[in-house]
Amino acid sequence: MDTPASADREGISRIERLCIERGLKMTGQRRLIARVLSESADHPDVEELYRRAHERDSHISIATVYRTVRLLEEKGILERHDFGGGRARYEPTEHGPHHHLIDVDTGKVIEFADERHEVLAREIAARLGFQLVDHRLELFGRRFPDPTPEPAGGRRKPRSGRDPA
Amino acid sequence: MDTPASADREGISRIERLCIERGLKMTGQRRLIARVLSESADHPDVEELYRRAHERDSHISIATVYRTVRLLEEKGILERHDFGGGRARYEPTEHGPHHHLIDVDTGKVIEFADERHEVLAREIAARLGFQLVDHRLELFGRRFPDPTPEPAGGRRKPRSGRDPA
DNA sequence: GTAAATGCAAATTATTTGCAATTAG
DNA sequence: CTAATTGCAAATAATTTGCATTTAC
Repeated sequence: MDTPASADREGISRIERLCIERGLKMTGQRRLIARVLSESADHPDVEELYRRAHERDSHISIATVYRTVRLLEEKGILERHDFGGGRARYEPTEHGPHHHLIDVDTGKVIEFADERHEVLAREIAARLGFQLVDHRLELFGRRFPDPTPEPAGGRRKPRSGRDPA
Repeated sequence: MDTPASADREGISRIERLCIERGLKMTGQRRLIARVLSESADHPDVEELYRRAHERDSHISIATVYRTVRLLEEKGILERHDFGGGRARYEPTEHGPHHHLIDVDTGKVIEFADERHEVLAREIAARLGFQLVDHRLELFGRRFPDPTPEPAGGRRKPRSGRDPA
């Protein structure tokens, strides 16, 4: 785990710097969203980002959050994920190629990288006659040791929206 | 490639048989959806299923298609996938564990299986302290040899809905 | 000053649901 | 006959957008 690296002591956040580098106009709400993102170590969805931003400055609308994450995704600053559950979730692009393991009991997302897998993915694509453009690997797992048969209030399928597989 | 196996000459379809086995009430629309699914070799979304069914019998509503795919998914007869693009896509559960390669130029989905990957996935999960419950691997690729720089009308990002990664 | 960003509410898109009418078993 | 299924239209849920107003550069 590395420090979520909020901001330079109290200066501009990492994401804000990236925005500036790409020539984005920095409004107050943009700066706030950038800061919230920079301080996030998880993979929040838009509602969650809005909640975190809104509690610091109520002068922000959820439409702006939607517009901002989309803009940042287009600029390559954010990555959009769909882990099932019906909402897109975001994380700053920064780590090298990596994948996700979703804890089916808690919904927590763990990142990992595995070079053997990268090689294998390229090889499989090649064997099928394709050049690999991108790929994603998502593992759904349960912590060892396996808890009691019924985890007493375990995760109920988010019956709204799409499911992982 | 195996024959999409529509129906026994003109009898009941493979999916219909599965429905009966699980004790589902077989209405005309259910039977029709089952047949359409049995004849599909691709991964259609609900709208597409509705289109295929509706052109054979207009006495069917899209709500019924939604209800039916959900039911069949719950019964383990269908699998739901999200390949990005905002709509869930379905395929009959029948093949063993397999994954998908999406042709980024055509949207076509190719299935494959790779035992080395299955082993690796389990191993990665174990290393992280998890027992693998499920996983998905999706490759996005472009056919060899790489076509002209701009594939002349190549795939435009389905800007509505969620994206693969 | 000017093009871009914002807020708000209305519009879209995919999917679900209430309810009265129909139908399989 | 009776509970399950269907159609239709209205309801949700997530996300986008039109437009008048504000604001960064």
